[in-house]
Amino acid sequence: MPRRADLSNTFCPIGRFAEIMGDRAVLLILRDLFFGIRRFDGIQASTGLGPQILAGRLKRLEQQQIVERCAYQKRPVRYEYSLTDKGKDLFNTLYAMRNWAERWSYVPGETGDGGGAMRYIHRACGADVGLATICPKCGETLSYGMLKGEMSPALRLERQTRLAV
Amino acid sequence: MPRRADLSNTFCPIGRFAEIMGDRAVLLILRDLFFGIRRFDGIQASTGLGPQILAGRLKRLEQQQIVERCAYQKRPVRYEYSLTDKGKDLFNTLYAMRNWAERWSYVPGETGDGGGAMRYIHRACGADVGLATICPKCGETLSYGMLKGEMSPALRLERQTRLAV
DNA sequence: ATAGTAACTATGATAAGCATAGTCGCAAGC
DNA sequence: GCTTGCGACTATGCTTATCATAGTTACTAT
Repeated sequence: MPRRADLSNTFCPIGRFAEIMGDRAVLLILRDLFFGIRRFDGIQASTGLGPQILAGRLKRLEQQQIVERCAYQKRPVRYEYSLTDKGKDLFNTLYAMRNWAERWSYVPGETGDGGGAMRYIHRACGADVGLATICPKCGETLSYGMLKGEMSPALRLERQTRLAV
Repeated sequence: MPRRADLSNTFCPIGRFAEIMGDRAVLLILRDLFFGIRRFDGIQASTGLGPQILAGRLKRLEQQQIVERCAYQKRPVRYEYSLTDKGKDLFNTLYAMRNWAERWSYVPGETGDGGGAMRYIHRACGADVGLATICPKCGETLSYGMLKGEMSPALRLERQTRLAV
C-alpha cells in the first residue's frame, strides 16, 4: 500500500512548500498567528477548526520550527504559540496571497471605500502601501514588523462574531 | 451532518485564498502550468497525482477561472490547460513560496554553487534577480512574463526522471 | 464542594485520497 | 477490418483524513 510521494526532499521549492503548507488549516492558523492570536482556544474559535486538527497541525508546525510553544504560566500550565523567525518570514508569502485575493476575489460589501479587507501602513514613513511589496513612498522593501495591519470594519465585525459564537 | 465552514465569501482574503488554494495538489498543478506543461498526462506524470484528483482539481480551477481548457485538436479531441490572467497573477504568490522554501528548507546537493533550485533572469535587463521582488539592477517590480526561469541541473534531472518513470 | 477555564485527547461517522483498472474516440499499422 | 496504441479521462474499492461531539486533566475561583 504505497502512500503518496513525500515531497519533503524534492529539489523543487514549491514541492517542499506544498508538503508543509499546502493545507487549508495551516494557512488559517498562520494567518491568526500573524494577527497576534497566541492561545489554543483563540485560534480554534477564529479558524473554526476542530481541536484535534488544530493540535496536530500545531505539532507539525512546531516540528518544522515554524511555530514555537512555550508556557506563559505554571499552575496550571498554559501554553501559547508564536512564530519563529522561519515562521515570521512566511509573512511575504501570506501577503502575496492576500494581494491576489484582494485583486481577484473581491467580496462586495467589504468596505465602504473599496479599499479591501486589510490596509497596511509602513511604520517607518506612515504610507499606506496598498498591495505593493516595496513602500510606494520611501521605496523600502517590506516585510513583517515594518507594517501595521488594520482590518476593515466588515472584517473586524465578522471576526468578532466568529469569536463570540 | 454539517460540513466544514465554507470560506469562499469570508471577508478575510487569506481565508478565501485558503479555500481555493490550500491544497497540496493545486499548488503542484499550478507550478507545472507555470513551467509550461499543458497536457493532462504531462501534469499527472510531473505531479504524481492520480487521474481523478487531477481531473477534479482542474475542474475546480477552471470554475474559479484560474485555468482554462481548450481543445488543441479535433479528431480525436484533445485538450490542453493554461493559465488565465487571474491564474498568471498567482505567479507572485508562488514566487514568494519558492523564496521562502529556498531560504528555509534548502536541500543539500541542490546545486554546485549554492544558488538554489531555480534562477530567475529579468528579461529586460538580464540581471539575475535572486530572491528579490524588484529587479536589483533596474528596480522594476517583477511579475510573470518579465522573468525567465532556469532550473538547476539537480532539479532538471529529478524532473526528467519523474517524467520518464 | 461546585463550577469554570484552558488545553487538549478519544470516539465514531462521514468524506477525501490513492492505486488500479477500465472506458471512449479515434488513428495508424498490418 | 482488426488489433494496437494514445490521450484523457471515469469507475471501483480500499485506506486515510476530517469533523462534531464528548470527555479528560489540572488546576483556580467562589
